[in-house]
Amino acid sequence: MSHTVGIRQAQKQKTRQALLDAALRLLEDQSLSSVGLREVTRAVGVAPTAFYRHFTGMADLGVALVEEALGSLHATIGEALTEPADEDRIDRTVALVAELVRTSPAHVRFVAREQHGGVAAVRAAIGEQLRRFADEVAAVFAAEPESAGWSGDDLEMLAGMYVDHMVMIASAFLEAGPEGEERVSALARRRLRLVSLGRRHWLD
Amino acid sequence: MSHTVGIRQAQKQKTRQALLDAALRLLEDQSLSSVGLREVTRAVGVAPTAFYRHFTGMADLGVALVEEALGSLHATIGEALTEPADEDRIDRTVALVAELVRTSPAHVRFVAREQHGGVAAVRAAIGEQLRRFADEVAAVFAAEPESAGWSGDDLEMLAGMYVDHMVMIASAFLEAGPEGEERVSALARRRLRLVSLGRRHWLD
DNA sequence: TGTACATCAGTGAACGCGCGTTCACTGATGTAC
DNA sequence: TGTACATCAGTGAACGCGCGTTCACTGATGTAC
Repeated sequence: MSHTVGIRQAQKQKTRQALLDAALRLLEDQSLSSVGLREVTRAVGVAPTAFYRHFTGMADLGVALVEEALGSLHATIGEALTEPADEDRIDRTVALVAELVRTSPAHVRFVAREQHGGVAAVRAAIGEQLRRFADEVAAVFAAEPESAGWSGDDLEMLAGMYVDHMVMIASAFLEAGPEGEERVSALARRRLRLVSLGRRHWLD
Repeated sequence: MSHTVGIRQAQKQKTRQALLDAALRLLEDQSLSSVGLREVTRAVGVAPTAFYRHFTGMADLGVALVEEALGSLHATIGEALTEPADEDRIDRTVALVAELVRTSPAHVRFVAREQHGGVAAVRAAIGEQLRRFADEVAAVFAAEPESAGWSGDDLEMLAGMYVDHMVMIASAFLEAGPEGEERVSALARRRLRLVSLGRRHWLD
């Protein structure tokens, strides 16, 4: 048999993922600080002590969930913003958020809930990811002709507004549920259009 | 002696307020779902069972805290928006939020944290208060000449943006601490200016 | 290929602890006469 | 004003329970020769 890079390692990875998945499910209607380590291991079907082979505690698992929820999103966002800044881009952006919420509601809920939640390490991890998003959005905006004459500070401000709105919109999609999706989409598009208008006249 | 409206009732009210105050302090670095009833009574110095004379449980206390944090704010907001919609009003609005955070940081933190927190009843209570704020802001906007030709939906959208931004700004003040106050104020003013610009050109 | 030893993911018993809730109670306050 | 009874905010003991963490362990996987 060839060097399979470790049956042991593969099994460990599988258990770790099972813990993350179980925790995420429990987090749908509780906050991180009230989900217990034993609750998670029970849901997976391993002994409580097995938890410590993977995480130092629930806060540590929470930070791993932040990476899982937001880590892979940088590429997606970059793509969405390559289009020129017009009505189509607004529609595509809102549609992208809607799809993200449809695909990974639990991840989105987790981020929305813990962004201001009771676990400092997780708050910090989310804050850092959102700051990275804002930087990336600012970089895209900076390259656009509409941004001629804009200061770096103003671009950051605009990018920050976009990111904050994305989070709020995602959270609104969650609250509204499937039947409210079109209503939230329409509202979100109008909000982005208003910001877009403000951008166009910023230097007037 | 005259009819003092009840020594008993006054004492009960005092204990109830002590429970609310103690809970609010504990909530500065925990979320509601992880603060225990015994923790609160211990902080106040009463027996755990006394808690039930005032609240059915921590969720109930949480709802009372929402009322305490946001209930008295409707008047304040109404006043702030009576000025004409210009640069001064933006400055005054931001200053008002800054002052609120300076005066009642714990209340603000509680609302920011539990707005998407793990306790459904509290989330609902906060959502309802914020919706009321949005309605009030929309009513003020509707009366302004700048809103001529605006649909009710668009006014709601604009009012919603204002309210959501106020919450975000309040949360940013909290994160930034006293030394970051001026930086957050400046950012908040620019954000509101951008929205204001968008409003002015909405019907172009 | 076979053997002997090392590693380490997951086990299971045990611990002390604080939790929410119940219950019958106490004694100060309130009320009726 | 005084007395007798009712109310009810707060008490304190007791309960069963699940928690996080420790520890020595087991046995499959990995490695050296």
